[in-house]
Amino acid sequence: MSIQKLIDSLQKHINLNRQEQEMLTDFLVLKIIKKKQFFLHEAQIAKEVAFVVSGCLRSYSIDQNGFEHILQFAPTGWWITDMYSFISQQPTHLNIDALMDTEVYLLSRQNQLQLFDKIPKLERYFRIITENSLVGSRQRLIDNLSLTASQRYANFCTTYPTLIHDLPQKLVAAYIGVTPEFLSKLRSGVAKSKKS
Amino acid sequence: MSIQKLIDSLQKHINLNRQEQEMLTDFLVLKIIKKKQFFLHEAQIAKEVAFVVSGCLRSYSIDQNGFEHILQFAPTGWWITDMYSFISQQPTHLNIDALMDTEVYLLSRQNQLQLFDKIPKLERYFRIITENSLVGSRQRLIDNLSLTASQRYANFCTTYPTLIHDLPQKLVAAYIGVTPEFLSKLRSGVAKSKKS
DNA sequence: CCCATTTCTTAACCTGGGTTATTGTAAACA
DNA sequence: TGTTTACAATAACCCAGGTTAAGAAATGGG
Repeated sequence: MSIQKLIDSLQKHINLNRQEQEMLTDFLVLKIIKKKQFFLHEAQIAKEVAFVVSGCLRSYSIDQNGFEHILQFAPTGWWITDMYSFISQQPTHLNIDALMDTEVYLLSRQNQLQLFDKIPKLERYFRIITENSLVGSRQRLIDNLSLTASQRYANFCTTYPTLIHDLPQKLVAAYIGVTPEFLSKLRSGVAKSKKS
Repeated sequence: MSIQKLIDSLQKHINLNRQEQEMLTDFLVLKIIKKKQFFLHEAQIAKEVAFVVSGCLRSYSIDQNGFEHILQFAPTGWWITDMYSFISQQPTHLNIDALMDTEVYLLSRQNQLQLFDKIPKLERYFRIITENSLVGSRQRLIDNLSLTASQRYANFCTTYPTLIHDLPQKLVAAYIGVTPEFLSKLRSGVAKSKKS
């Protein structure tokens, strides 16, 4: 069953007995998001956080010139939402959509907070997950401030060796923070590599 | 007493009784970090997280060209550490030092984890604090990807109206991600403002 | 299987912000 | 009180990466 993927993720950090697992399951909703459909759209409120069982989601913002900036890819085993909107229940400025048909478990903020009271170990799990996300987000900031585009591209290739193959280049460009044209230039080796 | 600043911060999110407050206090160490002294230095391990009672700390990384990039300012009421090193107990790549004489409470990771078991409400507090940090970090990433230097400077002025006055410009530059020379150009209005 | 749409590449040109250098100014400290 | 050290301003020049445009290649949906 697909719930096993989620249980596996939990067991990496905490131990739930059968009963607790079942209680958790009661608070989740399984949903299919088809390719190009939105899980969350600008100005909506992020009522839920999603755990990806299969497929892949991405979150991105659109700037005032219409350019997309990808914040996160969420392949199998990842959680995704707009944390700002999720915790404040204010309208989001982000979009989250599916890069391919994707199966997710949805957990509403309400249910999450209830679960934290009923099963404190789950609060621990999310505390740990959030700590890890913060580390990732900070590191990405550092990379954007410190590295050249070609270094960021090299990073991406080693960090997401899977994604790099079955992802259109324009999405890679929107993640590392360059135009598709410039990424193309980088890949063709025209741009001097600055000792990568 | 200076511990009151910390208690105030806690009470915004959780309720601790007298006994719990005292237990917490037993796990904290009060320390003074004098101006320009380090709380954390590259290659050390972040054994503790610091709560700033008075003064101001800053965390920054140094890139391969020797440029400093400031990740966070921590004035009164803020927590600061390198989360990566703190949770993994691996050597940090960051530096954290004092911009002025600063008084902090230190909480070691060991003590923190023990407190989480003894007072689950504290795990809740840090879960919330970490969620908020993640929101801030993500927003800063978006700003760096979407905004021009002059827009980021304007943002900084409205977000940290206090800091902007008593902070040398070179530190502001190292935060918004430009050279001090260019920030100077921005401030003198020479650079076209791109309707910001 | 074909046509429409999206994605990728290339190339000429442009610009936001960096680099280097100089000069002025203001704290810190002896 | 002078002097050393750090900070800020300005200016001339430079370059990583963006912009525009146009054709080639891949994709996909009917």
